[in-house]
Amino acid sequence: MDNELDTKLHNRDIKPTAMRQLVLEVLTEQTTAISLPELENIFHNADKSTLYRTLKTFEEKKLIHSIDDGSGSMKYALCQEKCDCLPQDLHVHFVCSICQKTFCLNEIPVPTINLPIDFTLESVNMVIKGICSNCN
Amino acid sequence: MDNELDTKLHNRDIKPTAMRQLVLEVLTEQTTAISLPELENIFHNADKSTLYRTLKTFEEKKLIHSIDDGSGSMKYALCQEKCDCLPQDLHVHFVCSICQKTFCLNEIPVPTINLPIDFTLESVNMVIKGICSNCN
DNA sequence: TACTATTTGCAACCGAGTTGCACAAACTTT
DNA sequence: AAAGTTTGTGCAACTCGGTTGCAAATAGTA
Ligand SMILES: [Mn+2]
Ligand SMILES: [Mn+2]
Ligand SMILES: [Zn+2]
Ligand SMILES: [Zn+2]
Repeated sequence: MDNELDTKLHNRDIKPTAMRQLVLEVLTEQTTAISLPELENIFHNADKSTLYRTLKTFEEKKLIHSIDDGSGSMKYALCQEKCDCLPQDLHVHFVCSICQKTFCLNEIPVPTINLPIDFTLESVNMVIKGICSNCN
Repeated sequence: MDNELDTKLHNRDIKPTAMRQLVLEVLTEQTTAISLPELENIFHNADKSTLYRTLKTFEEKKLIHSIDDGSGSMKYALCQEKCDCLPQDLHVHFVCSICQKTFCLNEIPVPTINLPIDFTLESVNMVIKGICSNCN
């Protein structure tokens, strides 16, 4: 339907089913990351496992990335166009202890760390907890 | 019993019950962080909720800190003597994608981040995933 | 059209974490 | 010491996010 979304799906090698278009649309509208339970609330008629597998597919194809923000439910947000989720693509996340929203700080790359000898890096999850600009 | 452990408990204002002494002993022996399910395996005769509440107490009193390493179960490790779990006390953690062990990199403080305007910081969880020295 | 691969819906399940409640143990007050 | 109070423990039940097997539906292909 919407060519914007279909192009995004196509670019990431994901077949554009109705469900996927709808989920991608919702993900696109968000300014903060969203969880599977939240998605279930939005699509109260859609099936949990379908939504679950949609997110898994999106993540595998690097259309979205997941953030373990310590809230108990994984959060998901769109990747940048050229993102491959490699260490150099990663950014810092922020979770507000008041409104509970999880922000992608896309402009803040995760800092480089000098690991101890013989430790090799694959990825980094850096989540800052605090109070966001809306709640401050 | 063991005065080392009792002193540690006393310093953190925790009454030294038998259960707590045993759990602290196990925590002290570990070189990597440990989860509640793992603790249940070690104390196969102890009750889950008692262990759970023991960890909660330890964490409240800042005898231990918790690490959400993305494995699905929270990991726990002893705090340094003078640790108050304030931002300046925090260190980086490392989880091995082969042996699944979670390491405290006590010598690596979490990097300082310049947050966007009106965002204020409370704490940071920085977990690096990769391969540890034992598995490399 | 007939066949095959992919996606979806449903139900059941898993495991980590959490809670209410009764009993036990420790600590206080008389 | 006895009685009363606070704290800790054990058990059972439960919540909830996540996950899976399987059959029906849909899409893609020959
Ligand atoms: Mn992000
Ligand atoms: Mn640590
Ligand atoms: Zn907020
Ligand atoms: Zn390892």
